[in-house]
Amino acid sequence: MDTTARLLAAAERLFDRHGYTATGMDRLTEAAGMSSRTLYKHAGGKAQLMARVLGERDRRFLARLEVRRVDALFAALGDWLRVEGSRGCLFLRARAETGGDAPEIAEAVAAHKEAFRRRVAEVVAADLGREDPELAEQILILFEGAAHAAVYRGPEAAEAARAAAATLLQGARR
Amino acid sequence: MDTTARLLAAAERLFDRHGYTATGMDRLTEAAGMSSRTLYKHAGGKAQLMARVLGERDRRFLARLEVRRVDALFAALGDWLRVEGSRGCLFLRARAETGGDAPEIAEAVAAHKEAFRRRVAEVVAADLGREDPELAEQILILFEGAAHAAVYRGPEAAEAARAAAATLLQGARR
DNA sequence: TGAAGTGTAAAACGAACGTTTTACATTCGG
DNA sequence: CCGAATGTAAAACGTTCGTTTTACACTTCA
Repeated sequence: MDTTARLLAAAERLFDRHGYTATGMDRLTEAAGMSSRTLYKHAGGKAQLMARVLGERDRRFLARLEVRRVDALFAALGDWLRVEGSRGCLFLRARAETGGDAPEIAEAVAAHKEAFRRRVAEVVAADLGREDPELAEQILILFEGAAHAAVYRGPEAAEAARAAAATLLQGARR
Repeated sequence: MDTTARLLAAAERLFDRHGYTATGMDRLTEAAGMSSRTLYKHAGGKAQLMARVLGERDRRFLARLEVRRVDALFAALGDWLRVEGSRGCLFLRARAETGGDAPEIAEAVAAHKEAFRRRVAEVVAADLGREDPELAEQILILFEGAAHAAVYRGPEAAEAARAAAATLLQGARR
């Protein structure tokens, strides 16, 4: 595992579990097992590091959503929640913690959410056999809701959302 | 407007707009127009202050959800989002930022989410004419999803969720 | 009249913040 | 074999953190 990968993995873990602002650079260097000099050479700074973490997470998350059915979308969410834990969307949290300052973070969040929206619309279109922007928006809301309700209702929220999505899809089918 | 109300209003505004950790006590004293001595006498400390902010917000938010129909639930959410802005649920954000430390905050969040869940279940039961825990869970997820999707999709997310909820309710009705 | 209560302004506490720097190893291709 | 490149360890930069303290002014009411 090379330096950059070690750094990004440690940073994602700490930012996700303890928050962006609350995580100091010294904890980061310790967790990543490197000096602060190396860290700054690789990452540039704290906000840039967070932006790269979000970029990696975007790749990893969207890779799981390469499916053809709405059902599979929520199955993938359930898997993710069970593997990664439920602390709410890291992108929205990063945006909220930095309040719109830190442009690199705001951009990473916007890019991810747009890619996510597009993916959901694609899956809905594939499953339904035609485009349906209204339904896609509803499915997106169910997905986002399950991800956040899971924080206090557990990962089973993904299954409840899957059932709701099936009902909506059924209603749209004729 | 007395000292405590001024303090709580300023604290809610700053915590919501810039985050809990990123908001320093000096900004708080300045925004509330009081000395730090007075602030600490009234609030006890930063975490206690956040807990009291959340308590007030819980009251204010749930008061808006005193309705009899699921439709009205999402109308109320739309109003809230348009008035207060969309930065994601302050309770979940506070929980995530403190990562489970700060017991007073964790308790305030848990209490709010349980009260919220109960309220949704009540409204669903009143609208449907009978209890339906599965449907209530789906409506809760739609609500939570609209609140968070609104951050990047705008307050219209509440209307999309309302339409989805109507479909689910219709499906449960016979 | 005087003590208690409530407020302000400002300095100070040690600790932690993000970042840079200094000084010194180690690897490795030309 | 020499000079980049890449790493470490550790101190230091000035700033800000949450909190406490000191010293003083004003009201309220027994």
